[in-house]
Amino acid sequence: MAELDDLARMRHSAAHVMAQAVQELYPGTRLGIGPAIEDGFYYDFAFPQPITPEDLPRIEQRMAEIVRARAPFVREVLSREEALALFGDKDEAFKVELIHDLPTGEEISIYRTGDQWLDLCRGPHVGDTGRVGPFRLLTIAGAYWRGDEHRPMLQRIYGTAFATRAELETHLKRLEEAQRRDHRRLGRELDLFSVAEQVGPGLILWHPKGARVRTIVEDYWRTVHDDAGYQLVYTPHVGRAELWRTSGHLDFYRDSMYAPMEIEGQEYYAKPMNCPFHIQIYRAHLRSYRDLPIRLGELGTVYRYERTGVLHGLLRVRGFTQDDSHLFCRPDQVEQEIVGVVNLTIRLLGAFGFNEFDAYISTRPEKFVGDAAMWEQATEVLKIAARQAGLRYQIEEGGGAFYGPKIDLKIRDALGRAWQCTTVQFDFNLPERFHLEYIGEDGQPHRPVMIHRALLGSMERFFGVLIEHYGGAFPVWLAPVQAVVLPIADRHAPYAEQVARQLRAAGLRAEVDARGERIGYKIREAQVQKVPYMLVVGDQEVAGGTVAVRLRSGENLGPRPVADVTTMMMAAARPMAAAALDK
RNA sequence: GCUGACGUAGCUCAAUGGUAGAGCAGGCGAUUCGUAAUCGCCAGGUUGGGGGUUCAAAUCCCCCCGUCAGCUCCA
Repeated sequence: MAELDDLARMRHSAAHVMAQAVQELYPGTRLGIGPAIEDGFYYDFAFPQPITPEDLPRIEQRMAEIVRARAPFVREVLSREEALALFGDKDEAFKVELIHDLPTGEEISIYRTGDQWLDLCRGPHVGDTGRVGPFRLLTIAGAYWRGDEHRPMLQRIYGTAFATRAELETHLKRLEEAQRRDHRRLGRELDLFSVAEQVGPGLILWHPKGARVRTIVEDYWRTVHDDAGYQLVYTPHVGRAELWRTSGHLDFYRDSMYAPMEIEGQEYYAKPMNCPFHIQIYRAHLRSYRDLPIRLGELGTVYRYERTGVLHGLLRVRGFTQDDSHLFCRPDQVEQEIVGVVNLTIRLLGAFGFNEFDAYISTRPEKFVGDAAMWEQATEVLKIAARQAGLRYQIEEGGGAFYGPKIDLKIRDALGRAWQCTTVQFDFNLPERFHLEYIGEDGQPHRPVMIHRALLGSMERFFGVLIEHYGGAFPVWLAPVQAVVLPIADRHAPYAEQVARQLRAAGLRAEVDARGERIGYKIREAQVQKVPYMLVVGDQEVAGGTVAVRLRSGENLGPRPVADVTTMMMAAARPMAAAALDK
């Protein structure tokens, strides 16, 4: 832990060095704030003239000079008046605002770097600029002053710094690797999906290979949900205004909804959520306490307006399919249901190779519906469920939606990056609004508890995460093409077809590349497409009834009987076995 | 939405006010080949869209659309 603090301190000092370099190079630049962050640091500036990425090398160079100068960081405590005068004279309006907002009694300190530069700062810092480790400036981006979109936009420079050159290099390599795995790039290269300008931003076109993977994911999802006692349903994509008025979406969610369409004088809205429809299914019958819990599940496609600037490949889109479910249960069933959902999540995500999770429990916000005791109890249940599943969790105080507390799971991918997919939320609002009831043992109507949950989150986002997690090299059970049979010469094509037929008969996805190209060319293509098995057939294989097996790892297993290869592939194509066998 | 950068062939990129070009991919032909790119030919563009400046615009200016890095917001 001490090491981490040291690193953060050094990065914060690096931010100061950068700010000094910037102010020396671009006089008149005003300072925002400049903290250390997870992998480095940033500083926000108001430049007289906007700078561009071409300016970064210059700034880096000047930073290097400052580092070489080994100027000591010297702390100095000022009175509020002195501080205001000092930064007022320097025309540092943002700093002045910060000083004004410092609580009374808080010590106000500045740090001087040598005798040429100073900044308002709580510290701490390294001893002198020479202790700032190897750094690199990465990107420039806009950032609102104090994160408020109504305040001025500053230019933020992101940088990274490490204790050693080797660690810096490793980190830069990791950034490159992340670029190589970018699902938008792989989506194009592997022909998985696209977004067409003519269709519209944030609207995904699933190409045959992407759709293949999605179908496998969905089929598996259905199997697991059948098994877990869910009843799967289908509901429409639009619903009348009255539905959304009752649900409260028109009051609370309108900004995320598309404009209504008018049909026969009635307004209809594209659905941003599936819940009101599932509720209607619940309401289609009078429900007995004996019927509960009722778990309605759907791969439900929703449309939400998202500001253009937030759209990002598959990870943030405007039309997406949630693996949505709503659980209606009695208060005494809540705990087992939540525990069941968390366990189901871990089982489902585990099958796709995700075994590391961070859980976040969001508690009651200032504005809420229902009574506080109910919130308290529900939040407690979430904690119990997290604990029994062995999940470490953090509490997000006041982070819940107005209608109920929730637990979100972030999965860690192969590069250690966290992605939010799973969300499990209590809903104390909709059962009230729709007057949901069940008849209890006492013959009286009671209000059921409703739990909203999406485990993969959305098919789009989950697919994006899958692509990046595996770098496009899907485990055998998910690979759109599991094997490609490669005839050496035209005369081997009929045999190749025969092999492919055998594999397909065993339920495997096999293709033949019978083009008049050399074997090296076809291997390369299959390799680039990350096909798990390349089965080469030439004179020897035809004669022996074998195929020469090459794995995408580059490993050459040599000739094997077709039946053996089929068995081997079938074993590797089982969901649970996937992660272990496919290396 | 905001700030900045960007938009040229399916993809990756040239062409800095003077005739839009290459590699890969695609089509055709030749080659029949043993584990990551065989050779040749052909085709491919209203330079994101619209307007303006100019004798002349991919290039300069304005508006719109889209993409990227972030901010804000989220599955």
